[in-house]
Amino acid sequence: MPELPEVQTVVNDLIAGGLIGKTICGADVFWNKSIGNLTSGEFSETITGQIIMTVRRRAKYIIIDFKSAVHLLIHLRMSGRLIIIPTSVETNKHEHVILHLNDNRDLRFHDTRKFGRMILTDKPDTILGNLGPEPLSADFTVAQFKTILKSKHRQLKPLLLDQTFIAGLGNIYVDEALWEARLHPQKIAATVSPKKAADLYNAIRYVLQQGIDNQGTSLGNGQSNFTSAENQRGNNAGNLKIFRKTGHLCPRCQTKIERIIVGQRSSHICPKCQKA
DNA sequence: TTTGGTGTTTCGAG
DNA sequence: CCTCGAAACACCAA
Repeated sequence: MPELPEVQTVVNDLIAGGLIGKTICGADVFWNKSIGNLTSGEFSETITGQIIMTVRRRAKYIIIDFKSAVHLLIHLRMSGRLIIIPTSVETNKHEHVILHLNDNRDLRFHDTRKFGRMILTDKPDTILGNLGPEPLSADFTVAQFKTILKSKHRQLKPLLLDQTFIAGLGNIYVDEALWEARLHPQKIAATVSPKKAADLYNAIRYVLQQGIDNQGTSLGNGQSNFTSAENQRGNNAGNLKIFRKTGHLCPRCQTKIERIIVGQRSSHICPKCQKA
């Protein structure tokens, strides 16, 4: 669920919530798989006493850098949430890891589907090193995008979802970007013209930035729905043109939107704007 | 009540 | 190198 804009929103909230400079004064682990290969004892022992220096995002990872050589990498996967909340508030059954801060508040990892991970490591590059470029960074250029696109004989949809090709995109923003650029999800990357490659580059940056500007996309009301660290829903759902709009009319040409499966993922297209 | 689908990633087989 | 299917897990809508 959380893609680049949602993860960035969480990071922004954590910083606004005053996490920088706080000390972790204890940890409780209620679901061991949430912390990777460490035991709860190792995790608690290592993280207790750590002072938070920076909070940042890389791809869909939230990274908490401590003043020591230790880093906490957090991946929310499908349903993870991070919330800052007073320690006095009763815990919820979906809160699998709780970090106690030195101001009577907790940073709690809430994850209904338990796919998310908090990885404590002094070698973050073993996880972050294989990720593709950040689509919104200044050094990710349209020329670079054209070059890497040309080298891939893969369908656009699974390629754009591949975090080693480009970082941060998920099902929602890929569908939106492909619609913006009028490209079919099954088109082979290497066959995209330079002009259309530039359109796709601009579309990716546009939909992601719009998502960030609106604090992310929240759909529906379920347990897995996105909420920020301030427990707020995102405001970007109203900007979606195609995602989960099956049967609605394309805002550009009024053709009925269709849902197809590409690379085992549901994809939403306008059959007129996005020719195979 | 049961089934199928869900916004992510990783793994192994072919 | 690429593609596919399955698995990790809980919930929700039909």
